[in-house]
Amino acid sequence: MLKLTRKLEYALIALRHMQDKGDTFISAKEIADMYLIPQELLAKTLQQMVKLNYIKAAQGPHGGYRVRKGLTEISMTQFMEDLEGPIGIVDCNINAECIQLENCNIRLPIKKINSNIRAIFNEIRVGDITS
Amino acid sequence: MLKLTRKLEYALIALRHMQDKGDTFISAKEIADMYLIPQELLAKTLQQMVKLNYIKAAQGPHGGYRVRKGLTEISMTQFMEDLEGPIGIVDCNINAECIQLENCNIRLPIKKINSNIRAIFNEIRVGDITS
DNA sequence: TTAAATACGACTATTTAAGTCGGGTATAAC
DNA sequence: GTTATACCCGACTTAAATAGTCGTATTTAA
Repeated sequence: MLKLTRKLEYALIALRHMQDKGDTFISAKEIADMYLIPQELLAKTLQQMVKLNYIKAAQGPHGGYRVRKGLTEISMTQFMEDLEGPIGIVDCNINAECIQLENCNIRLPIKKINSNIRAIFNEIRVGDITS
Repeated sequence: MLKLTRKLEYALIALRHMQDKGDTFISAKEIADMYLIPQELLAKTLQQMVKLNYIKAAQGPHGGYRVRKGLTEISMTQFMEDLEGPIGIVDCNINAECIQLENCNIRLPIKKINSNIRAIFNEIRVGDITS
């Protein structure tokens, strides 16, 4: 209940590691080995972040990834939702297709809690975790 | 990601319904029918809450459940953890058995976020949702 | 040309959550 | 005391989401 995904954890670990290394390109393998993360899985996550323009990739030997400037300013809400889709502690906050809906007697208070949680992640920037 | 379980939703819906009905005993069936919740699943959840002394059960015809006084004062953290176990956005906040552990470079900031989330639920009482 | 790396989609496995079933007990009403 | 209604409880099954793997292609430095 209320868990972050591993993908997100791996992404943050990788970002922090890359950030520590400055401008040099770091391979997925290096990170996977260091933090005991399944390499293929990490690689896919890094590729996703390339598409999101969070990081830059370089192919070929001595290739790898490095963090783009500005990433650290992005809110965790955006980061998480870019990687994993919308945050919602219950489904009706996301897709509104709930058989209870009309009858639901806890909808409003739950909605409020949901926005409290979003607020937490809005106030945290990726850089707060990775640097 | 970051979802509440259905069990918790069902529990809260049921509690609110029972609270609306005051001191009379309400059957699992009545609630299940009204909110389109699988009856067996709801029943199990209600039974769990009986054991936790959150509600009182009465057997036999016209039996059912009613809310115990004082439940509304309990924090959502306690309520959720009683029903579903410890809140932890990552596993190492719960069982500490993580192969990364020593190397993990994001442990502290994640831990902080976790306590922020707990804080939200600490400040909410069950009664804030069910009444 | 080779080796090291990313790119990408399909696939499989694992875990967790969700839901079902069967048999038991209590009790009110008749 | 029989019946019907409802709680009690554990075992089981199913479904969904997450996690991880594999194969093949492409890029590029040495």
